Amino acid sequence: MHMSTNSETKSAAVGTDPTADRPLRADAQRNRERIIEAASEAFRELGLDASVAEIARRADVGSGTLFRNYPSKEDLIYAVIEARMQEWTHVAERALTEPDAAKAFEEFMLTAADAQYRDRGLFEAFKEGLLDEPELFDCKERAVCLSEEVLKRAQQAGAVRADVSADDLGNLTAAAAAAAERSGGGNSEGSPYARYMRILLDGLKP
Amino acid sequence: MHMSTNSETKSAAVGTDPTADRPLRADAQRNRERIIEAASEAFRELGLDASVAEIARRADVGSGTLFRNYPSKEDLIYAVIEARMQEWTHVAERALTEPDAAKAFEEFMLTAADAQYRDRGLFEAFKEGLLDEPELFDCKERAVCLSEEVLKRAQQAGAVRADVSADDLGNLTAAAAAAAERSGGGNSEGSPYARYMRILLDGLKP
Amino acid sequence: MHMSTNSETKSAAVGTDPTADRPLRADAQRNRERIIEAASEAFRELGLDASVAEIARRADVGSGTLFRNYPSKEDLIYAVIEARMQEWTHVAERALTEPDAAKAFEEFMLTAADAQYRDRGLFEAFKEGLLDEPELFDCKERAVCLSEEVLKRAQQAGAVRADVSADDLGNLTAAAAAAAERSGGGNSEGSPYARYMRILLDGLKP
Amino acid sequence: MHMSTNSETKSAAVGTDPTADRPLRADAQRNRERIIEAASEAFRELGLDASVAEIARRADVGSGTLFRNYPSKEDLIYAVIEARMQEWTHVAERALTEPDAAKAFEEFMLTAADAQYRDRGLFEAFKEGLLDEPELFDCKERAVCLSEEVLKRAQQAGAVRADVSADDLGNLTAAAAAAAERSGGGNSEGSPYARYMRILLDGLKP
DNA sequence: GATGAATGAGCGTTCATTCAT
DNA sequence: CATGAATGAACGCTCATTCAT
Repeated sequence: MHMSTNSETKSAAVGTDPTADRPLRADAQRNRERIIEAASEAFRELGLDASVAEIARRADVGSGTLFRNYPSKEDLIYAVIEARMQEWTHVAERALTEPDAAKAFEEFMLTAADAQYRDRGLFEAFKEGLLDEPELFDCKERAVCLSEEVLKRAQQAGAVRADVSADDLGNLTAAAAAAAERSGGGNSEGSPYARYMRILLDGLKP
Repeated sequence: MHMSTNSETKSAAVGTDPTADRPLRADAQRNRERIIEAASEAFRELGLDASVAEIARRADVGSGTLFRNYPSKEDLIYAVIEARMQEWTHVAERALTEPDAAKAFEEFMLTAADAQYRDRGLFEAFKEGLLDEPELFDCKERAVCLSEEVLKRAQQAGAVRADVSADDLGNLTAAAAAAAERSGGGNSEGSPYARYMRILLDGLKP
Repeated sequence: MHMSTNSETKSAAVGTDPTADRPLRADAQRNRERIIEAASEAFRELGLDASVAEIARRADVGSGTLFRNYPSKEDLIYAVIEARMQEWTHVAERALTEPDAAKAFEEFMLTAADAQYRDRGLFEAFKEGLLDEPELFDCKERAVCLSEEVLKRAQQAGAVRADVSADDLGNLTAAAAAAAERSGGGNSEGSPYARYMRILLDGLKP
Repeated sequence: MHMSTNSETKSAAVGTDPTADRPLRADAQRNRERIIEAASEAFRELGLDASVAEIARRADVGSGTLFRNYPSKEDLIYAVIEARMQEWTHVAERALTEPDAAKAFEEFMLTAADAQYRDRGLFEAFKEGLLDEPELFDCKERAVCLSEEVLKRAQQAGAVRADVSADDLGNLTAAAAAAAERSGGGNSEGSPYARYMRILLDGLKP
């Protein structure tokens, strides 16, 4: 993301063709993204046991390249989680612009769960306690803080029971997403996933 | 499957053994139980990645013995799940003797979730889709049938929303149990686990 | 050594054929020896960089077997050094039975250097400071203590200069052995090795 | 070999360069020196296992540049040895200007050993038999020839035993240096290094 | 020419599975 | 029948070497 912005800036400044097929540029950054994408996908399909070689294959890079970017498998996992956490943060930020506290909360939950529904890696990470690692403290802190605001607004508006915390929200959405995962029915209206989220949201009302 | 074969063997063997070494059979049976117990415990503590050697050590048998009884790690996992499924079946049977349909449902859910809360191996198995393997079809069928009865009674009594199936119950309890697992606070009154089950049960009301 | 003594004892006691080709017995112990032998040889030829796989190949065992016996390469190296140290200890013990202090010293030095001449692994270990690892403290201690006695006797007899310590003896014999190694001329009379030892022993005189 | 090509280039280039980019040549030359220096240092500290990347970092050049100059790690090692050999050659040349043959020999030995004491890479190279590679034949030849002269003068003066060759001198000084290395006590008066050299020089007397 | 990202073979280590005892 | 030593494929990781920029 950083880098693609960079290259656009660069080529725009020079005035040459920004869309041509010059095969590589600062492809290193592109690789980082490809790797995270591939890892995300592999973790979703195979769990955190997905081998580094498999991830490298999916990202279409050598294992050495993967290592250069993420010196250990743990680092790669952290990077994936961090990416998901930032997604979560953005979702919470958007929710805070919605005036109706109850609606904001519901949309926040649905969107956040959606992200997890699409990436079971994160859920396993929850389970393994990986989110409590110091490496992830910062990005988690931000996500939790914003979630807390969304939650508190909804609680003060009487739309959500008082005995849940922002931490719970992560656990619960992750769980609902994981519960639905096996059914594989997408997240359309009548799908297990939609039903489970309905149950969860109803259960969260006072 | 293995298990049922075993019981047949047992009943057939009553008083008919032509060879002198029947005590070994008792030993073998005891070994099978010890292995399942040890595997259950190891999976709970270490996840499905727990090594076969570790399980053999906990069961105090050689790895060869373990292998003789369960020709592959997968077979062992299936056997553990089967044991849990039977527990589930018993819980459902007991619930069917409770006259109050709503109360029966709630107790069924709490007890079933409790079993899963205490055995994360089963939940991982859920996630891996292991329950859909043909080897487990029979034992799952029985558990699901009985759960269905408990559920339908509660739905007819107007205590549970109509758009959930017996399959969902397994997913949801597993998810709630897993969500609570990390918090580690036991299953006492104010624990995350108790809270999550409350949310789930409330969410399941019509 | 232990084990081969054991099996002899055993088969002798039973009275059956001790030389027959019953293919395996308590072969595990035999493997340990084969591994040490192979490692010793590989380290001599290729240095401590000799790969574990190469050692396993030479010992004609799988890498897993090697690992079972020596859980890490370091452990294997330690085991090799320990074996050499014990050799050293025996040499010193024998030297202490020789009444002529000067002759005892010279024979001790020649025999000890010989052992190192045949195993450059030990010398590299010296260089890497491996002998100072706590795992090897005990076996080194014994060897050094006995060497010290041999040395002191010779010094009191006026056969060796006063400004050398037992530690020095290890360094110097190792160095002489290593110096001669490349020439590959064996340790016969006029070989570089014999010459270097002569120079060393002459240099050690007061 | 590389080196000699270099000096030819240098002298030929004086005042004759037809292209404008001569400064690059100076850079390239500077790079070569920096690389050798860095490699020398890295080998001394980390042994021959020092990674090429580490050497490139110390030399402050890209690994590609390093590779361009020394197409393989082996080439780099050869170049370092060659540099040391030239040092040796200079030491021998200086020794030949000293009228007292015995004193010349002793100083030659002490200075040569000093160079090796400060560069364990060279000693490892000795051990690996690298000096016998054909690539190094020329530079070794020169060093050995000059050493031989120093040695012969001393032998004819009756200061050194007759049964040592110039080859032996390299082996022996390398060994003494290596033997002292672990003790780390510098090369001051009473250090192990000084002691070992004393022993060696005494041992070399007839 | 210089750079450093990419490569992939090879390392030490692990573990499900097999089999001699 | 129980045992645990042996196996070897696969893992995460490293590094000499190559090559697009």
